Amino acid sequence: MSPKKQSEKNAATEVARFSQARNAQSKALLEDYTELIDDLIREHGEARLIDIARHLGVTHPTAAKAVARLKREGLAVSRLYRGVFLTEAGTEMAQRVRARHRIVVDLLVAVGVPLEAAEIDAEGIEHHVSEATLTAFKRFLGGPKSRRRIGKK
Amino acid sequence: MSPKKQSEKNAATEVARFSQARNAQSKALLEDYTELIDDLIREHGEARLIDIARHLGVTHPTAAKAVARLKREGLAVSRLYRGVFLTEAGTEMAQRVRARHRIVVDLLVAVGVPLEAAEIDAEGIEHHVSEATLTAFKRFLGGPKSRRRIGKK
DNA sequence: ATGAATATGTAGCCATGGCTACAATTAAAG
DNA sequence: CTTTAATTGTAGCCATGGCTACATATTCAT
Repeated sequence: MSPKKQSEKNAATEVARFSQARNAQSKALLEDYTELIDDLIREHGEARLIDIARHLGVTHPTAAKAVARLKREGLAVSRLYRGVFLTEAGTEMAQRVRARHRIVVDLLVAVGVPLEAAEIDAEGIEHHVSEATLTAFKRFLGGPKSRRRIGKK
Repeated sequence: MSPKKQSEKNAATEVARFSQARNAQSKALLEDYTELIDDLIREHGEARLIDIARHLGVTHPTAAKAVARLKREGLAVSRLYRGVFLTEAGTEMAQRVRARHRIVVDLLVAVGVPLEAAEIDAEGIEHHVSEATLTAFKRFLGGPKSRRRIGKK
């Protein structure tokens, strides 16, 4: 992709790509938190701040700030000293994120990435996978090769 | 990937995944800048700050800060009012990044992602592609199917 | 029921990566 | 050569996402 080509066509598209990547980054944190909170509630019936922090490998004030942002954005609610809960919007996001994460890991494995690397890389990759790309991934996984989605459908 | 499974095996791996993703993010900016500077030098023989800023869609002081960081990290040098140049380390990084970017786009296209979406998503994805994953991508592209080295050469 | 341990809240610091505004320098036009 | 335009530099602000330190609240054991 030589820069000559880029400037020949549309310089705006290049800028858009970088802006898009920066934008995705800003949503990544929300996505990680909602998914984790949903996981914790499923597993333990509640999502305590300290558990959120531990799972993400950050300190509890950091998690508290992030949860505050989730609340600001209408994705979560929390009662004092009573844990964090997702709103409907938050739950919807969590489920969407979880599904996308699974598909990304599956696709990586399907093209030959070792499972361990797939799981690590997917954590960063997933936030940049658009709807169009996700659709293609699904088609690829469901199509030509054996569909090894064991517990699925 | 239920959280139960995660806690059953090793909680540290989960933390490591998130840390890894955060770490990759911090390198992304360096990678974007070195690649762009290398592109600009190839195309125009020089990389002016204003051009760097325009291509990335940021203001020039933002680009100046980033370049300062590149210099701190030994990836670039610049003479006053004379444009930015890459050190050997910077050039090496630029070439590695460019190669990886191309492979990521090619892989996305190979699994059925429309080219436009592939180019947009690759900009964010590439920074999270580990060596192991990149190797798998190369094998997948070079192996079974026809190697459709699309926009290249 | 109280004292210790745990969890949460809050304040304030740092670095990053954006920005605007303004100063200074270089390049271009006249 | 002078003036104007473009480029670069610098200062300082903001939000984010980390952190430590300390204060407060809750839970749990004794």
